[in-house]
Amino acid sequence: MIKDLRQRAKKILSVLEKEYPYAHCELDFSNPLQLAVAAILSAQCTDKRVNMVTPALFKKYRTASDWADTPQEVLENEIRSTGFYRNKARSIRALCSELDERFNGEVPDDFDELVKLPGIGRKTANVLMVTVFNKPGIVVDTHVTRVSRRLALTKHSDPVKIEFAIQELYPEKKWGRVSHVMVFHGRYCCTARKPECNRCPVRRWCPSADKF
DNA sequence: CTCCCGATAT
DNA sequence: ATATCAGGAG
Repeated sequence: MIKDLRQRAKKILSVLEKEYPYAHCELDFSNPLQLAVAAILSAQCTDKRVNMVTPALFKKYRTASDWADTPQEVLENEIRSTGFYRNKARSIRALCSELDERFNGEVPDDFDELVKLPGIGRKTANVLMVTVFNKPGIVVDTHVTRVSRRLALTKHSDPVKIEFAIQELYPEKKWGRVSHVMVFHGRYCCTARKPECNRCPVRRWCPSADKF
């Protein structure tokens, strides 16, 4: 049973890696702090929208204290179009304030430290681990949740349980690639509303194919 | 569990 | 009109 699932998971990954060899984080950034901010802004918002607002932000705010010292209302107005702008502005300022106090303005490269920081949960921490620190992590966002459930790689709906379930299916070295290709597949083929099962490269292993 | 929230696709 | 978008905090 479990072995069967692992075999299927392995096939699926192999095909998705060939389908999306260029899969990567689509948030624009040039250092860990910028990615941390972009990832906070990306909650319930498309990367495309985040990438529209970050260039002006990254030009204005260079260091953690630059963010921490800006008035709440100013930052709110600058990020308004990404939604949840009050919470996001609060999170960014609280995060940068703490980075400044405890980490010399740097983003720590340790998962357990990251998730303790304000505004950073498991998803954002894993994005940072995988994308800028080159360390293992399974990023479970809305896409990975949907894709892994449709492919029956897990039957859980709790993102934390999904994260652990996928960790069990693949070797640690693959986790980063798994995260990126699953996000790409969810974004460009296995979409929420109208999944394109007719051109899906892994439909052969998908119990949900054409059931929409 | 609820709340936060604007932009876009359907 | 409604669902959805690289979630996190209380």
